[in-house]
Amino acid sequence: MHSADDQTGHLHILISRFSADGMLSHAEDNLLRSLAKVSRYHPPRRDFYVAETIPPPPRMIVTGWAAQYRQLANGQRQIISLRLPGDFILPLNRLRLPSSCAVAPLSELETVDAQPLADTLAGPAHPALAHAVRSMMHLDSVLLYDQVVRLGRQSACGRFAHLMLELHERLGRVGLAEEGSFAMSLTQDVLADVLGFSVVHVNRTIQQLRRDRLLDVRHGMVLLLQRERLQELAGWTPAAKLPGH
Amino acid sequence: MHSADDQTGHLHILISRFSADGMLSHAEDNLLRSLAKVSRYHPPRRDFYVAETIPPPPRMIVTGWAAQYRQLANGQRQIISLRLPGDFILPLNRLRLPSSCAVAPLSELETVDAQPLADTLAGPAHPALAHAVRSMMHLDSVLLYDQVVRLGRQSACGRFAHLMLELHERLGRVGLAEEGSFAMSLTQDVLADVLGFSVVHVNRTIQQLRRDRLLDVRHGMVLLLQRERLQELAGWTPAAKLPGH
DNA sequence: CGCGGTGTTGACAACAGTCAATTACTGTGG
DNA sequence: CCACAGTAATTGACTGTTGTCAACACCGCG
Repeated sequence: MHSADDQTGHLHILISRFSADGMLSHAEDNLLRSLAKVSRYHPPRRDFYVAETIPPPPRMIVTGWAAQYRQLANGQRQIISLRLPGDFILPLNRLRLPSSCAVAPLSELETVDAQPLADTLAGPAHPALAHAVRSMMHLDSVLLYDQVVRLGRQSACGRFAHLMLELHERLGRVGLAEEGSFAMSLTQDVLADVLGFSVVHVNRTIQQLRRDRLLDVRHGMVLLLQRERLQELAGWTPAAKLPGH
Repeated sequence: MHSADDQTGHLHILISRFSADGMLSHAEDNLLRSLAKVSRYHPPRRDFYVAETIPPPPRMIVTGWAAQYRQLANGQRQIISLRLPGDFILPLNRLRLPSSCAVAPLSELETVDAQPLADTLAGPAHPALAHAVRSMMHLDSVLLYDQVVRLGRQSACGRFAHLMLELHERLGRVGLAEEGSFAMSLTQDVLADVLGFSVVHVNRTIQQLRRDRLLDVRHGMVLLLQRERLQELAGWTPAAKLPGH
């Protein structure tokens, strides 16, 4: 689990996420490498609403998926955001404030301590890293806006397509997606809690998209069959095309 | 519009928002007072999706309501978050990143320049203000989580009730709500875009809550008639009771 | 008085949740 | 290799919720 291969895999995720905006100094590069050493493992859980969640200090995922979610009194649950390799989990500010949502692994999960990255925000020592961290936090809030729009204003197929396009882009950013496909091992149960559907309706939505030959989900793989039509259906705008870029 | 009364009103909002967590130093108090001077005015707009929006530099509302929203290709729109007096509008980070949503006034609006407040985050000069700003940013993201949960997992009445309880609490924090009521001058059109409903369904939902004598909306006033039952219906947790506090 | 914006209502169609049963997939032990 | 159990995916029938369309009521204002 902690072989040399894994270590370089971890580094790949970290580097790809942090050097996107510009060059890192030697010191910053070293900081990233030192992080990769302290990776950790979290076992998967089904019915994660009763499972133990990931403990408080901020971490970054290097392998596996997690979910930031809220548990409702009536037993339902809503996933606020899916966390993928290269994403932070738990807020980076050092405030002891109610986060008001929990984080749980959706698969085997490996994380590294992100506190050193959070600390770059405070001082001037690592400007490029600090900038990257800030821009990742910003991207996170934009993803939340997308989630609100999906839940509030999109049709079932549009919602699903939009989520798949988002995951494809996010995974692609860290080298975990092919041209028109990516690996996704979420149960329809979990997808329902992301999209605000019932399990049955998730299934029906997938059938629909399958019939229309727009995308397919099988064997833990998502195939985006007709990118153009999917984007149109979902009202999708690639992050690179957002105003301001 | 810029009388002495307005100035003290502005100060009241600012002080109530920033001194909640602790005492401000003399210098910090002065910084707030200097802000109150540069207030500004934005005219209201209906059909705000085509109206001009508030320009880039970060500001804080001292009077009136605004909406942070996304305009969809098919003409629909989704309000991500309602911005009330004491709230920031536009992100505080100095990054030139795509915000991917616009902000428009929902009423007459007065704002002050929030750049000096954003700048407290960078240096150690105003620790109490910086802490207050950070905690406000954190609160904003928690409100976004609430919005996601509302849209994803709550019934029509629950959604509406939850939003009203949230607005009551947020307005109360800056002294703009009574014991069981507050002033709200949103059209059902706007409420629909917040809640992800059609206008007609917003109306039906209000009728329902009215029939059940849980709350009433009339003459620009929201009356929370039965706090307990509303909270139960909405699965509402007051911010003070969130885990971590 | 007419007008535009807003709130309200009813009829209908489309969408989505629930329940219950069936099928497919996976890993385990014999 | 098969049987088995447990999980996940799928389907149909039914019900309840929500959107759409269209009409009407109400109000403030010129």
